[in-house]
Amino acid sequence: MADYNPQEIEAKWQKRWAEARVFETEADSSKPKYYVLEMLPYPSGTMHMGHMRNYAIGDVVARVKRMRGFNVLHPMGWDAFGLPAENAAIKNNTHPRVWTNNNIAEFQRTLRRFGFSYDWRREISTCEPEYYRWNQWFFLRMLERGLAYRKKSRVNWCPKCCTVLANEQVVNGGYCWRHEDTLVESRELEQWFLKTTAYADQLVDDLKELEGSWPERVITMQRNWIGRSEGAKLKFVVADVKGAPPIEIFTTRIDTIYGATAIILAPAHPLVAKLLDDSPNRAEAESQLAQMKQSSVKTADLATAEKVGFFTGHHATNPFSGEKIPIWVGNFVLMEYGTGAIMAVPAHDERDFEFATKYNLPKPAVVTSSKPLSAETAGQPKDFRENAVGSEGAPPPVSERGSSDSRTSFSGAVEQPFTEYGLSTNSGAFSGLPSRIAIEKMTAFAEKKGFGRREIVFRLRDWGISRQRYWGTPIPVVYCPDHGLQPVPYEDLPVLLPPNPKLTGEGESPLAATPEFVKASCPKCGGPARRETDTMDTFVDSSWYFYRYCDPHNEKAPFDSVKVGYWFPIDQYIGGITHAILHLLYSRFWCKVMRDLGLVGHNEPISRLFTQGMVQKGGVAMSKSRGNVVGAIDMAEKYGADTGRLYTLFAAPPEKDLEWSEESIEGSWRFLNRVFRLVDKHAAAVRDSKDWNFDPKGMTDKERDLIRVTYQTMTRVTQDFEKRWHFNSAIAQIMELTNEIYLAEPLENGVRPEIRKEVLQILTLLLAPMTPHIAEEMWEMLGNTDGLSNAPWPILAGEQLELAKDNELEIPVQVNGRVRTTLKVPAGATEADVAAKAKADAAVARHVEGKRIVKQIYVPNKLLNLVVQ
RNA sequence: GCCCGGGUGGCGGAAUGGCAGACGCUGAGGACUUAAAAUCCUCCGGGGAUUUUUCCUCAUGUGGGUUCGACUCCCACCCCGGGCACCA
Repeated sequence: MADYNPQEIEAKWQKRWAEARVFETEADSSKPKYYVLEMLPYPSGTMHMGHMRNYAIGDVVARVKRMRGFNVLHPMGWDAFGLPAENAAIKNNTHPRVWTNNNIAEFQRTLRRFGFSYDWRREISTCEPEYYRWNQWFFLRMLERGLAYRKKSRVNWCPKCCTVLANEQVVNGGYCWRHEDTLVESRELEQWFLKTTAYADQLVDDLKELEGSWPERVITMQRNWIGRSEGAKLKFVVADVKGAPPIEIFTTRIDTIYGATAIILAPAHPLVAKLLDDSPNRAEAESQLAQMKQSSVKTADLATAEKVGFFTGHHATNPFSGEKIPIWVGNFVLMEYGTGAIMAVPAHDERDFEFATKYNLPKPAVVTSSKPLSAETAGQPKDFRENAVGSEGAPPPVSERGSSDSRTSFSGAVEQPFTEYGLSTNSGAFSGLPSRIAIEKMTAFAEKKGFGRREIVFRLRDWGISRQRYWGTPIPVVYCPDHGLQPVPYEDLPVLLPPNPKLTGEGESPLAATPEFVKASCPKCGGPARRETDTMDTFVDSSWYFYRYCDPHNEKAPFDSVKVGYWFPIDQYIGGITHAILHLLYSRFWCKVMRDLGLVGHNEPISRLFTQGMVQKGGVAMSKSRGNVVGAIDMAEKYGADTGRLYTLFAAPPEKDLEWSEESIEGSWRFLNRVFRLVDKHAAAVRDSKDWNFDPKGMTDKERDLIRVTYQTMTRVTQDFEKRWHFNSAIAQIMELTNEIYLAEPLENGVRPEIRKEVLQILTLLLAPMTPHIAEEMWEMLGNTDGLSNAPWPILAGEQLELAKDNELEIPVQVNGRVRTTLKVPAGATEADVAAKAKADAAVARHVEGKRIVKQIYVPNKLLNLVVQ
């Protein structure tokens, strides 16, 4: 009799796995491949159970697939560049590399302690020159293709990070993603960008390939983020300023143009200054503008902020109606989106409505609901067509608005903006057309007349990758006084980080303050040149790391395309919802760039994505800053890795948040002890037994019952693993099987050793993906000498299929949908058999008595329902 | 405001049209023990009737609907969580 000793067992098997190299893998075209990956961790301090859950889920998948005969790639590495390392280094007066490597060592020790089945030979660390040189290599390739460029622009600056942030890193309407209490400032800086917008269309369109295998909300979030909107750009001529260029506006609702009562410019619009030069109330307007520009820095409550604006004193001409409408400046118009100018249609846009109400602009209605006979439209004629003209029609006359148009109920003002599609009205020759058709015809008209064109506008902007910090990939370019910007030649890569930077966390970038780094020579003339001192956003590192796993030690290229061709795309990616936009969008972009460089042959890098829930304690996510973490190593020391793994899988389905409970984990610990005792008790008797031959002859009832429940459990557990990822209910089934075996004790009475062996082996195999150490140990105790990790997953075949079937069924009998009794009937009983037996049953008879059976519903082997009146 | 999730015992959760509450935690009782721990067994949604057995009834956020039958499908609403939010 041995006690379950997880510390001993777990160390023993981890050593054996490493010695036998069971998780090391190579491309092998004779086997189906399976690439399962958990998102690469940022190694920060100690690992807690929130991290652990992610890896536990991935490891179950990897182990199940391995047992099912797949060639499994399951690697791990480190997202090792980043600000926390630099900040910690400043604080402790050490080097970021020291802090980072200590953390990596700690994380690695923890992951090894949990026995995850990684191929550790493939481990990568993004802060190593062997890795980041390929960031630089990709950058140069993008530079050649015009996908990397430099421009001066307004950027998001986090005063705490002392660096710029990408748009994606600005959260909660204007705060830093790393410092949620810090407002992001707006600064004008010269920055490096990657042209994500060049792939905007593909990034939206290819989301279709992911439908059904990525979580719907991730797809929606990406689609919203890219924000493609189809509309038209139109030119409005400034009527009363000589030499002023026309104002270009973007609209998705060209059909509402007859209702435009103002042009509104963004405060930062280049034309504003010119218009004000010539403005009667120039001084006042300029002070308002200054105020507006200042307050627009605070983007925090932008959506709720009041709309303010002022009249420039000038007018523009509506190209459709010929009407002169005032040009305003408004704080709610964004320079970054569209053209930085809009036409305001108060009757059909909520924002314009609000603005017009405040400043008393007219709100003529030009679209009416097409829904028949609503209260508003009841009085309207049904056929608007008589007023409509084809696209060949002449430019429409200026519409006569107001009470003169007795054919509609609109009298020039609306109570509420009507923003839906409907029928055009008061729109000259386009009146009466459904909105969709009006949009088409009016766009065509504008194109024909040359004052507008069809246009697609994206919310997505280019990815700003410049960071003014040390601990990242240097951008490989130099600036020569004579030859300007020069890429570092490929053969000179990597551009190494200087080993001993001065890190202060203040002022300019640390690299700029390191003269030996800045000093360079021009690749063209050899003369003195200045090296670029920005480093890359760390999301560059994580955009392609999963390719490097396929070929981690390649010194000639980021990877061998043949190897990537074998492993890609990733079959299953697992990580938190927090990366729904940033990491996953950049990765998709990177993949498309690599495809166009001829490096990979697929459109999308990740076939299936799973976003697991968080581990919480006290109702909030575990995090160091909240101080509510349960350390993974502590867990392993107290209960062992298997108990920790089992509990995180059992306590909640993987997609849901999990509330950590110290009490509940005891249950998982008890269960493993219970299973271990069972195997231990029978090991001696079973170890040398021959395998069972599945011969049903001569089986005792006890044997049959035990085998039946075992096989049924096996089938259900397999389904939970493969089809539904319901690990919690898989574990529940295994617990139930264990309980059944206990109730059949003592097994020595009436259960032959070979049948006991069959039952206990299946129990062990079912547990193996989740609690691999104890399973290996029990597998060995049961007399197996080959390891469990590549043992075939148990599947019912031949005689076993018969043995799994119930020979007696319990059929609930309902009367009018309420269960009145359950009947035991032999398997294969017909409807007539069941009905006859039911009607003879006293409990049923009580409810049927005196009534007429009007209907009888029988679901074979499931249920009988008698409908009575 | 818009778009996703979700709402089931004291708790985590199970059941995706067919016996609601599997499995686990907590709690109660029993067995073993000198005793304790560990272990093993039994019970554990509410109300009522009957009294060691069993039966009835209510109950899956609320109100309707579809169906022989609804936690599950449809409609409306309430609450909780998350995402997006002047994107023209």
